[in-house]
Amino acid sequence: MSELSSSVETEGKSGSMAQDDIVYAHIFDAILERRLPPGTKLNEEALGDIFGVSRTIIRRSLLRLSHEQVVVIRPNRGAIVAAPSVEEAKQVFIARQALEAAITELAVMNAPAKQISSLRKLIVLENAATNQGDLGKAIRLSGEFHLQLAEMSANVPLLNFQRSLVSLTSLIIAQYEVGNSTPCVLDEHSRLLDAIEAKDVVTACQLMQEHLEHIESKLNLDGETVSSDLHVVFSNVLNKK
Amino acid sequence: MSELSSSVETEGKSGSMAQDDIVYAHIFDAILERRLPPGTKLNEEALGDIFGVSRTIIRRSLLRLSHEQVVVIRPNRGAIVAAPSVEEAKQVFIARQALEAAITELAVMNAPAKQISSLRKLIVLENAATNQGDLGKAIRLSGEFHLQLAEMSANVPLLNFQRSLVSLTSLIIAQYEVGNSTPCVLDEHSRLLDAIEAKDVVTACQLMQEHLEHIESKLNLDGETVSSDLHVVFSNVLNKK
DNA sequence: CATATCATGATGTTATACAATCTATCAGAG
DNA sequence: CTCTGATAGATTGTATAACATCATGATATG
Repeated sequence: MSELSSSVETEGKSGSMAQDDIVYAHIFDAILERRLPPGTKLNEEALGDIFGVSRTIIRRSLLRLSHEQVVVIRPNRGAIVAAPSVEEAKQVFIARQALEAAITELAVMNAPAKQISSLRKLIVLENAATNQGDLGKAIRLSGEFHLQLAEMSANVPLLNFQRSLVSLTSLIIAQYEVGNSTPCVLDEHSRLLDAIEAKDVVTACQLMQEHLEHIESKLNLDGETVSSDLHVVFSNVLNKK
Repeated sequence: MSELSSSVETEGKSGSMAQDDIVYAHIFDAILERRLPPGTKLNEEALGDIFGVSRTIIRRSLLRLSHEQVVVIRPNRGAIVAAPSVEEAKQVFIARQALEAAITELAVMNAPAKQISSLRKLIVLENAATNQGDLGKAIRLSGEFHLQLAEMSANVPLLNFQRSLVSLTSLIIAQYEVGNSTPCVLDEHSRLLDAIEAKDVVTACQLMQEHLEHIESKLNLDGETVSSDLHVVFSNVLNKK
């Protein structure tokens, strides 16, 4: 992992990260960059050894990840990386359409020059990652873009919700992307930012909507349901008890 | 506490509540019904004694509450019941306007008769509580109404977000209601439900928007900021270091 | 081949210990 | 007498050990 490829070590403006947050961030990043694919079992003791902390810390981190729906804790059976179903994936996109519309509107109202230029730099990094073929990094930076947009909305609850949805979207992309998809159209973020800077609410919202539709359209959410739910697979032989 | 006044013991359809959830629900209810007012310190050992569990369980519950923003955990200083600032309160209402619009739209699309009649029953209970002067119960049931509406949207992420926002709204009402406010206009929920049943999206969304504005208008969010933040109080003598 | 039993491993919870940190009390300086 | 600073007690954060509970896979049995 090179230079800027991980966000784990980049601390917030003033806080010294507790080891708690470090473990959380490492697992989180590993999931979003797909080094831990959906469905992976997360053994508490093994993680404790790896990070040099006790089960106490690991459990707290897993709990936090489960609150964000990035990890699923099955009682008595441990934690696994979430594997959203097609139905859940569609719900996430519906939720994002609603949320991003609100965020875009608020972002246009504020739109401080400082944050806009910060976003422009982010887009450069994103394009670089895409061109280098580092898809994991590109996905994470793309998520970062949407998060910073949410920050521009100056609304803490919306930002928190966005955080959860962006993570879930990354997971969903990891699960449902079709093999050799062309990478994200590079300038969609750029044009969206232009509209926001120009304080053109209508255009911005429309671009955002198309952007999300575009992302969703590249996934395989309609086709063959590789469902591991036996009840669904064998619903044809269902006995009417 | 009589008959239906608490939701703690009402288990979900099939699950037996872990003691974990029981503790969480008890604290949660106590906060929403204002037996634990904003700012109250939540001592881990004391809570452990009360519920007959170890600090482990208490800490998990507090962590979960803090994820929902209902409790604030200050490092090394313990957990307190959240006391949203005026600014945070306004952000919550902005977020709810956006979220409830999306929920209403989806609810109209689905609107199964079963859930609608369930909501009608809830409204009856709510009005009863209001007439009996049990404001805490009324607030909780009103929140329950908005939660069940979110369930009608058949969207898990939106439901989760709604849960957090409804809790926060209850806290905010607890903090900022003016002394002798007339209780909520009783039939707003009822008329909203009518519009949803009639599948009238436009009217439903408008009623929802007015309903939220109505709730917010009854709070004291503009007036005298009883701010305990010394920096704000003494901003006039600010020294330009 | 199918079922039942059991051993192993993982999780859920408690209890205890201790370092780090906060809070409140109190004595002394001004 | 008020304010400041030091000290002692309480609380939180983390680790560790122990054990009950449950899940899973292996083995034995019919």
